[in-house]
Amino acid sequence: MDDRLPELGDLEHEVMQLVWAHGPVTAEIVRESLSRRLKESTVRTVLRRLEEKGYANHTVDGRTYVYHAAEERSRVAAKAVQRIVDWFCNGSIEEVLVGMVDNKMLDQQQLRTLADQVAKAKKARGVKKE
Amino acid sequence: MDDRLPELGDLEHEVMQLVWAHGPVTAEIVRESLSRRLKESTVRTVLRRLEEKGYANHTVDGRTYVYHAAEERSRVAAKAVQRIVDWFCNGSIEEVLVGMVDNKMLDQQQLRTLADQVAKAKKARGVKKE
DNA sequence: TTGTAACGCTACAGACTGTCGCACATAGGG
DNA sequence: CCCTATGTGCGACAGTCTGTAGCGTTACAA
Repeated sequence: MDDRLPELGDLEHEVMQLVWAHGPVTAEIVRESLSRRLKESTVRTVLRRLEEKGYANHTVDGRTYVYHAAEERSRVAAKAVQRIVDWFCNGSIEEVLVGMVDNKMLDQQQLRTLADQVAKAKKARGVKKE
Repeated sequence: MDDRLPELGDLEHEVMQLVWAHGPVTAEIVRESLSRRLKESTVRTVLRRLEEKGYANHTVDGRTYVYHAAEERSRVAAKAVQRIVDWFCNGSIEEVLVGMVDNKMLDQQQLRTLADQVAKAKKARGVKKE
């Protein structure tokens, strides 16, 4: 549940972004969508490593592998943030957020709006989700 | 101002935690405070790399180097979070925070309390800081 | 001047990442 | 039933980062 996802390299990250944005993909689709021109085997290696690292799964369609994101992007991001928090601030999310406000990455209004938004979303999806 | 601090390895991180918690330190102090028993040269190498990476500075006292944190811990944490945000969510902090709420790392009340707290702190230190 | 305590420099092995070449399997066409 | 094309995994190799340390250098004290 709280498995530590290993970090991603630049290319790995780029590929995951594709998977998240585009939905289930094949090695060929990834290859075509990437900025750089890479060999098929390169793409496949990355996809395989992504799966080993727990970021993706694959299903088989005929003889083609279709890769799916194993976890939602926001969930992965949240875990990454959690790691930062644990690492730097003994788990105090507040300290980090205060730091973000100090750094003007986030202002109080944003925070408040966010809180409302979250509360609303929670109520909307309600108990069904949990 | 928004320089990208390179990532830290485990030992490097441990040393930085020490610097942040303990205040200015010498290689010897770090060595004594660490869990593992390392050679002086190892500690010095780490300290030097920390400085190269922009996490620390040093001043000279007699012939001894005294290392200081170059940036506050919360600031570094905030930058790290910012990086995560940029990487995963196109800069949408909201998306990440919502993810954290979904993951129960943070609840609405915490968010709201935080917003108040931040507003108060801001007012307290007021315009003086900025 | 010689020993001691700091320091930086260089090195080296192990892990991780980007990038492939290649051998293997299998679905269809002849 | 065999051959080719396509899709797959595996192994490899170089470059980089990190932990760990040996060694040569320099400055101050006796």
